[in-house]
Amino acid sequence: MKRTEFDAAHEKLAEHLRQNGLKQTKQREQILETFLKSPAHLTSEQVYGLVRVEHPDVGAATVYRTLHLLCDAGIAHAHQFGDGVTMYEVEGMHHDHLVCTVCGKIKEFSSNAIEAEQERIAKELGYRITRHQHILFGRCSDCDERTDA
Amino acid sequence: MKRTEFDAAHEKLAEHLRQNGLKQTKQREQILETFLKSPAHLTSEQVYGLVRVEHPDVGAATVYRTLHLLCDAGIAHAHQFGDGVTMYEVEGMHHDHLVCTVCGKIKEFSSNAIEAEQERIAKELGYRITRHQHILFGRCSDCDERTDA
DNA sequence: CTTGGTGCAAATCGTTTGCACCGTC
DNA sequence: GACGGTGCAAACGATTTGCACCAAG
Repeated sequence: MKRTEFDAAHEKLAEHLRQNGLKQTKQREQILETFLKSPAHLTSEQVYGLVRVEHPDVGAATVYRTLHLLCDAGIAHAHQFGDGVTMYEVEGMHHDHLVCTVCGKIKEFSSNAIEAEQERIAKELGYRITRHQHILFGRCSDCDERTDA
Repeated sequence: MKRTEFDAAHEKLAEHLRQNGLKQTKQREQILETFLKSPAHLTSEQVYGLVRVEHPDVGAATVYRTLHLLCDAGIAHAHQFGDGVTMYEVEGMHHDHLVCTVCGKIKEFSSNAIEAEQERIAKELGYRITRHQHILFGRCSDCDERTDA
């Protein structure tokens, strides 16, 4: 992620805070910073772990609270991959996920055909879609070779 | 659900128990019975609630354990609708879900076009899909009218 | 100096597990 | 009888919350 994108996110956060009468704090900056420079998909706990490396005084509660805040601000996006853990990723262009059930590796995909079909279905059933969750579980090629199945 | 389907499920359970050296107990029969005659989508807690109406002595742990068992036996199917709760439904032909974010109503849909596209994508990315989860969240027509948005 | 933010520890919530007893096989 | 099953209560893990103190506006 390039410098300009870091700045854009910081500005987005500042804007959100301003508009909602919230305060700018060093913890929020630190958590955002750590979040932005980390791998694509992280659990709350992983974010907490990474944050405490550089800022050992930040509490877990603050990380959880800030992650919610980042979602509200449209900077982060939360996912539930079905194992009771919440994962976060930087909000960017929309995509869905393919999860390897063996090694946990996550790939992203997006398909206009699927999006269109979803809309068609929702319309037919009288729903107005606000978001969706589409996850494909399977074995990635590496794990598929490695295992006798 | 017709009588023959009840019987089929009971037989399927008996078969699974037999094949795995497990035992047939009245609790398992009771939970299966309650599960089969209930609405399409239930949380574990709801199943527990319904079971205890007729059989107040059954413990929560047994319900949770039996629900897992029913999944193993291919009678039930578990879903995580993203709010940290597990929902169960009777295993039948495959379909995905549309969830109303206001009233929680759930509708089912299925689309060959989407299934085909999923396969295409997985192949392209080198994954072998074993299952998937596709949930559309939105407002159903009733809730959409009722709310100013 | 007011109001929101923070860290901590305790509380929650859905679910799982350890254990002593009970019912199937 | 042996071994899996059950209920209960305690244990769990991820997340949330109450509270006294701190800091941004």
